[in-house]
Formats: sequence, structure tokens, C-alpha cells
Amino acid sequence: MKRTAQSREPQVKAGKAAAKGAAVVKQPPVKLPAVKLTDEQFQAISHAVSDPRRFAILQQVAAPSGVACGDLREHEVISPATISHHLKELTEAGVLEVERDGRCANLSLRRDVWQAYIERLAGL
Amino acid sequence: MKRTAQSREPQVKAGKAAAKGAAVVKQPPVKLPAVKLTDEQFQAISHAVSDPRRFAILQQVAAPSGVACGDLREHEVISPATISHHLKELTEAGVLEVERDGRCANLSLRRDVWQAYIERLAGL
DNA sequence: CATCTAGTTCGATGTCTGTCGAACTATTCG
DNA sequence: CGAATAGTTCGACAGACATCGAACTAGATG
Repeated sequence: MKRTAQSREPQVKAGKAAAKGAAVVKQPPVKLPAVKLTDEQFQAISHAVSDPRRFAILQQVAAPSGVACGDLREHEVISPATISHHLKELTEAGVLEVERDGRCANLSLRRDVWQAYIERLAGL
Repeated sequence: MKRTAQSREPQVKAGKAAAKGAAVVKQPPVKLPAVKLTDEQFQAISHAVSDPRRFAILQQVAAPSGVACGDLREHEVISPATISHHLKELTEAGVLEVERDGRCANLSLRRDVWQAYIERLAGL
């Protein structure tokens, strides 16, 4: 798979996408069971979302129906191996859920965990 | 200034402090003027808070009256040079404000910026 | 005014991290 | 069943980053 020159910063395209953010359908006021984060998990989430590419992935995956791995915009700018690396970081941090569908993977945001993370940050 | 062996992870002491979190006085419902974060600033904040030591610093600094640099618990575990390095990261990200008081520095949380950061994350 | 204190900057060091191609596993297709 | 597709893992590489001691600047003290 060909792509443009190696770059640490996301390509302008991805950057702009991250900046604008996908249109988000507002969640109905469903009360999620409270999740309690360990310190390690909190730290892992902070680390996982500090990378602009991983945050951009989370933005896409936050859509109510999730997103198929193959539909991630990152396929246009980084290699499948790197995408896999980032997905692993997010999954191990606990904010991403992967559901295999044949040879495809469907990705979704662990909203309960994300909510707990936000609340932890807001506690400052 | 003496301290224990070099370690990337914060010492248990600092870790526990970060885990428990300082007791936070609930802010009165004062409406802060909305701050708009640029993508770069959002990214810089994410990066700045992803480090456990910097997050622990923010927790201390979030006290309503802020905290004097010399009173940061980090002085027990890392060198002044490293503290300075972390303070610079937080200041440049825009979440920390430094006010010199003679040779001392008083640190406080930019609550407006922090609030904007939380809201940006919650937008997923 | 010399000395001390508080914090900053510089340069070095070792570790971490995002990237890749190649090889791999698992599933689907023709 | 062989070929194609989707995604993963491995090992290597180059750059980023947290750490330090030493030297520095600026303010306070005796």
C-alpha cells in the first residue's frame, strides 16, 4: 500500500478531520453503569489518547454504530501495521472494543469507560 | 538534594498521591468565559497530562489557592530541573499559570482552559 | 555586598514510541 | 482448494522524551 512520505504529525487531511471532529449524534440520556478506573487504567487511557492519530481513531469509532477497521481514514496515511499497533494501545487501555466479523473487525468506543475517564479528569 | 534510584514510574508515594487525588473544594457555579482551544493546544494539553508526574502536579495545583512551586510533592522524588521541565510543558500547553512572587513561583490551574479541554474530550 | 535560596536552562543519556516491511494467522471468495 | 483479503505480530530504526548534574539567573538574607 503506497502512501506519502513518512511523517510524525498526521497528514493535513487527518489533522483537519481530527480538528473538525465527526458529526456526533447526541446520546439519549441513558444511564451507564458506573465504571471505576484503576490508576493504571486511567494512566493508560491518558497515554493512549495523547497521540493525535489514536484520538482521531477514537473520534471515528465514537459513532453510535462504531466503524469497521477497514473504513478508518488512517488507512490513507499510515500502514496497516501501525493502525494495528494503535488499535492495540486503545484496546489495552480499555476505551476501544473490537468485535470480529469474519475477517473484518468492528470497532466501538467503550462509552462507560470513556465517561469514567472524563469524570476523573473533571475532578480536578 | 538526595532521592531514590532513578525510575520512570513515579515513586509509590507520588503514585498513591496521584491515585487518591487531593481533596478538592467544589467550585461555586461561576460561569467561566468560554475558551476556544486550537487543535495544537488541545494536542499539547493531551500530551502534557498524559505524563503521570505532570498530572499529579496539576492535581496539586488545582487547589483554589494554587500551590507554591517549592511545596510540590515532586521535590521529594525528582530533581528541580525535571520539575522545571514539567512545569514548562504544562505552561506552554496553557493549563498552568505561573505567578512569580519574589524568587518563589506560585502555580495555578487555568480552569477555563481545563474546562474547555474536558468539554472537547466529552464531545466524542 | 557576599552568601544563600528558588527556580531555569543546557547538554548528555538511556528509554520509550511511532513508523515500516516482511511474515504471519484467519476468513472469504471464485 | 488455491488465491485474495483483513488484520496481527515481529524486529528494526529514527526520533521523542524524562531524567540528571552543572551552570546559570534573579531575589532575599545576614
